[in-house]
Amino acid sequence: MTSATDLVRDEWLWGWDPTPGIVSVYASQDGRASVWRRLAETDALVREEERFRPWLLVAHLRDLALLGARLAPDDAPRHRNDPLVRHRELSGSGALRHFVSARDGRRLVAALLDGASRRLQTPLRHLSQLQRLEPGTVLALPPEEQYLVATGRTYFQDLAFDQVHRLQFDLETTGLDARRDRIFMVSIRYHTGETAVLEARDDGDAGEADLIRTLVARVGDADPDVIENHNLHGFDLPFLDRRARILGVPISLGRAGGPGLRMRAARHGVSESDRPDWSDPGSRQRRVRFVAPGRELIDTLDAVRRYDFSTRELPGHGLKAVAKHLGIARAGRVYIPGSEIYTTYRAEPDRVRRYATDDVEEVAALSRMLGGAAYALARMVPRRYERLADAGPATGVIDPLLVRAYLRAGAALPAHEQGDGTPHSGAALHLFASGAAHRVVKADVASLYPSLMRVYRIGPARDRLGVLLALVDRLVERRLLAKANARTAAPGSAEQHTEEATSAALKIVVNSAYGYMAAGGLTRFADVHAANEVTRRGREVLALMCRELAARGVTLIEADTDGVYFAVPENWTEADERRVVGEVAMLLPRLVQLEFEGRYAAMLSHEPKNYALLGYDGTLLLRGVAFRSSRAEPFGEAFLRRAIRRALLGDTAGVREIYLATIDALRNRTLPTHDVSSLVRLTKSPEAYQTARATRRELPYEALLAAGREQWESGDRIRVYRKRNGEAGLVSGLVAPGDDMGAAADPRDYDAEFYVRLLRTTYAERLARAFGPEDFATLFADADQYPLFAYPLESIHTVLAPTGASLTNWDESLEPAQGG
DNA sequence: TCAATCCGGGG
DNA sequence: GTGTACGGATTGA
Repeated sequence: MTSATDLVRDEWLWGWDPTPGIVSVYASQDGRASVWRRLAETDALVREEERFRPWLLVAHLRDLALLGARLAPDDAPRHRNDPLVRHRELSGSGALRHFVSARDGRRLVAALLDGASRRLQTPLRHLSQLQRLEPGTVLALPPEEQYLVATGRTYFQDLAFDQVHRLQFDLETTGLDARRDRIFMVSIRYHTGETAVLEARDDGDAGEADLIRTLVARVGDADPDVIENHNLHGFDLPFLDRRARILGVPISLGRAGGPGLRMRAARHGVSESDRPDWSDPGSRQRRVRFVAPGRELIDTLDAVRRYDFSTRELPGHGLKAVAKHLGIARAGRVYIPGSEIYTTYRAEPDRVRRYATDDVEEVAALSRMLGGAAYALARMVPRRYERLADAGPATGVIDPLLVRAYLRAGAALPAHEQGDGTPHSGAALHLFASGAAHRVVKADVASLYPSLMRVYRIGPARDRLGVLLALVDRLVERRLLAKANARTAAPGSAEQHTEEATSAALKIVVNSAYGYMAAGGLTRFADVHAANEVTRRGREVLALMCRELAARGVTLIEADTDGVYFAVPENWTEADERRVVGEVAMLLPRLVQLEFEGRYAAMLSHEPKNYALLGYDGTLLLRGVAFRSSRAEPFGEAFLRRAIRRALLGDTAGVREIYLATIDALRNRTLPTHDVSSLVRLTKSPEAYQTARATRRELPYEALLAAGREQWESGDRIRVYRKRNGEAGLVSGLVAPGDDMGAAADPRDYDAEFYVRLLRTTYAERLARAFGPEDFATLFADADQYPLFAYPLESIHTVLAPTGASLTNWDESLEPAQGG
């Protein structure tokens, strides 16, 4: 049965106006809003011009009192002369308790600033000045958000992701510097799936200007709802804007507003142009993103970051790497290193045309796969779709939901408040044992913090309507529904993508509810006490899990926040492992679900958050800074992987064999130079290094100079090594990222003894915890220093040593809860 | 060696 | 008018 309370809570999550198909909103302070809707049945686009009453929340009315009779209560009888400003007092104790509105928001703000200027006896021309002088006394949203909050509308209702018209375009340029380099090609992909390649007819101003004009015309003709690209806001739009300004080409990518690209302040934006900000001289460069009224500008890089935030599986965030990883790269996809694109174009234009087309097609596929998260959020949150695409979950998603809910309830909102100085306490991290463990199990609690908030009803003290907890409850339920829907939807269908994306988006929001409370004075309802109560309960639960697992005969290894690694006795089966996890799960509070996350043949526990896991299928997983570094010499990394595997398999003789073989390979120079080299990124230009060289010499640059290479760019990556004579060596010149050159002319003149020492001191050292000190010394003794009295290697076994961390000296205790 | 700081991406 | 990541690599003391 659906109660009235349930309906209210649904409004908190979804808004209350069912208007379908909104694909873009553009509003201005004068109270006019343009709403573009895509009709699902006919695919037609309609534009509706609306009027709304711009509004503000203020802490007091004294600055508006000067208006006299032109300030009137909302419920005052209407006369022919509408008062300039209407006001309504909101209920409750929040500081922002006066809702004020006017036909024209500019006059509302002007009246407020006029009053404040007189009261403070200082001229104020902008709301931000008042907000700086008196923080927390005014809440002013961008016009579109005022409109969406007031109407209860949201984007994309009853419209599937694939019904939105999306266009992708990608610039190919002669370089990365828009002051100097040019656009020579643009690839476009239309909503229909058709693609086009536009090219400059010559390499002068006229050709480039024409190319820009053609791009703008094509966008206007196709009239998409959404424009997409990878790093659109970080590269393509700023580059396009700059080139158009330099060439004097007026451009507009929107459906409304005048010529030129508009900007908005944005944290993840690019620094505004290099000219000084004359409107506010003392300020540092603000960061901006471009806006095209009537269209949503979506950067797939944002979607990738959001996705990787929860999965943490992407090798990088570049388009090519992500497309490959997600399996959407075309077979035979053309790859050209960025710095070679223009030169390749001069020699093989067709290859670059194909490359640019591959780019837009990958962006379209990527957006379809990952873009649904922001799309799903836009159906709930009263903000523009493009704002939700790059919004942080706390202030970007949760806060607007809270603001809308409070206003809907007619309740006053609290202002941001600094904490009372109570420090924030974090999660528990314990290393119980280090060394080599066998039969290892990982158990963890899914979404621990939101679950604790729900179980113990921990919400911000100032959230007297209980909106945050209600939202978390609703979002968790909605997420479970989305997951179920995704399972039953046709594989690959738009519905499945959308449901999966919804689930992913909701997970992010749910998990950030805790972060919202813990965010100091940065969020409106921040509550460090509530946040600390969540982490305290979390530490309790972790302690309980550890104690109860240990009581069932396992050996604890490491516990971190919401999960624990432990080893089980030799005779246990997987069923036994699952049984103890299940038993302990029953002891935890309702909604706190302990899950069997994985099982491993063995684990090398090195330091907290630094370990190696050997799967039953033979895969070796290395975690933590001690085990992975991009600068690590390939021979050392290879040694480490092989030696850890042998050690975890109990093959001690094999460990020594690998060690000795590696030393031999170094001394006999059977290892290519590449394997002893280190990959470094250059940060100094040739000029900068020449000036710094007098005071301090650096190996990478010396390697370049010694190799006769005088030209390089900051950001280039090279492989360097140490030569026999102590000089710096360079491996096969400049290396593009992710690209290891083959062994062309390999002199193999590296300092073998230096690398033998490195093997012992930095690489073998990572295995020290797995053996007793004497055994370790024996195992990694040099061949000629091998002790005569040495015992057989077969008698050396790996060890797992307790670190001394124990459950009894934990300051928290929790009795097992009843039921599960 | 450790702790602040920067970076991620685009041609 | 923004938005509080995070883990690795680099830089500075």
